[in-house]
Amino acid sequence: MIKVAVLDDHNMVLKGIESMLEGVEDIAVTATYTLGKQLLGEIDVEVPDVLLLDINLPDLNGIDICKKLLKKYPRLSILALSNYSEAGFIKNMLRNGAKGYLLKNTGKPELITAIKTVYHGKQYLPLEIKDILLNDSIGNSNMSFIPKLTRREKEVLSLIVKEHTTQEISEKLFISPKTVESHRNNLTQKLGVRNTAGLVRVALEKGLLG
Amino acid sequence: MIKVAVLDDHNMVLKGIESMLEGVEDIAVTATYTLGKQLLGEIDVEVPDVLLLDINLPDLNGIDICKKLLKKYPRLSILALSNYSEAGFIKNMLRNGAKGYLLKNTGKPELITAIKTVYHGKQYLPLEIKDILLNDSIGNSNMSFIPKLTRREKEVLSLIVKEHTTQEISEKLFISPKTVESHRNNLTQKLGVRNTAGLVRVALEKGLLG
DNA sequence: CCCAATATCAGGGAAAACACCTAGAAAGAA
DNA sequence: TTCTTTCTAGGTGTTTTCCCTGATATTGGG
Repeated sequence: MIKVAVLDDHNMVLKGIESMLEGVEDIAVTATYTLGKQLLGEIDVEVPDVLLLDINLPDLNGIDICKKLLKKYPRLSILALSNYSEAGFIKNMLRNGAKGYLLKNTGKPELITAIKTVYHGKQYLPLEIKDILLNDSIGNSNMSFIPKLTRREKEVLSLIVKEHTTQEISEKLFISPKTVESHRNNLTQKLGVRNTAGLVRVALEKGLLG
Repeated sequence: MIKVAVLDDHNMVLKGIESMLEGVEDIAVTATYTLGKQLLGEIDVEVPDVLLLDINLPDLNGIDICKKLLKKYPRLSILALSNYSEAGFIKNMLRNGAKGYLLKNTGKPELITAIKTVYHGKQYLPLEIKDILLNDSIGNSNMSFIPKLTRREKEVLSLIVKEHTTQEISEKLFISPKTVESHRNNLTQKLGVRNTAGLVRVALEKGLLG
């Protein structure tokens, strides 16, 4: 019996996955979480074999969760869940130990196949994802350097991509707007862009967020 | 005490809601309106915490009211009221900032729960609504409506993604900066975003450019 | 031809972002 | 501990975006 846990901030998605896996042989959903912190706090109760991990979370960064979990539970197989189909994004997750990457429109048969595949230690990527990665490596044979961002910078960048203003970000992170501005300036410097539009584009293209 | 205002063109509905909320602890109906314009003109008198907003109005569009109000009062929690149970409709309301969506056959307990929930900043959706959205996302999921943009809008959007300012775009296209602004406004309307960051994100996510 | 959608342009004001600058506190690594 | 990086934050001013109102061509389809 494969023990599967799911983390997704949309209850709808949780329910959807649960119902898809209900009654499936050899698979049991043992836990669901809607917040990253909740997962980190409760996963010790019963460590699953496979974790379906949504990347776009309100509280924590999906990639960081991925890293943290694998350090503690090296045998855990993580399947990334996302709507994003940008190559940089996918690569980043795989670089950080995810065994597979599923788009959220995945159907029941593929979901089951993916879980069983990664449970046996192999990598599972849908054909569409493989195509995306393939086309990406054809177009950009140069490994466009990935700038190193600090934890805080990633947080700020993530909120910018989610359309929050400097003011709003400062309130969310409990820091001064001026500090957020500093981070913005550093980000535009590091990423070599001119404005907010550039920040968002590079963040999505290079997969700098979780 | 949660201040609640109601906008609905059917007086019966207004009365019904008022009576359901009468005597309820922590909740007070501070105003009722039967027309959208009436609400926009009078809401400044006493801004409520929660607004029950009927979508099918004779004079104005519910979605536009929603956007307009949230721009002016970001802390206002809006609960959409409707008989309409179409997924696209519901999504559109939620995309435009509504905290919840109630069908008009909602009973007293659920109404109270919904008001208190959205008052605390959380989202409230009845089970039926969740089912509708779930079934919709199983069928369509990722493909969530691709807005149709005009040729010019795509040109402008493309240049925005490339980090050009309004001024620069106007020079490239040989048109006035004011025209570019118009296109920007139309784009943010059509794509349901708040700012440049949102334009870039949606453009990349939905692949709206060549 | 008529109508709807599209594209064009303006003014004025508010909000947000950007560009410089400086600089101390906190946290981590050597 | 010392050194470095990161995080924090302020000042001052400019540029850009955003918002609201309006208007006038142009275009394409019915």
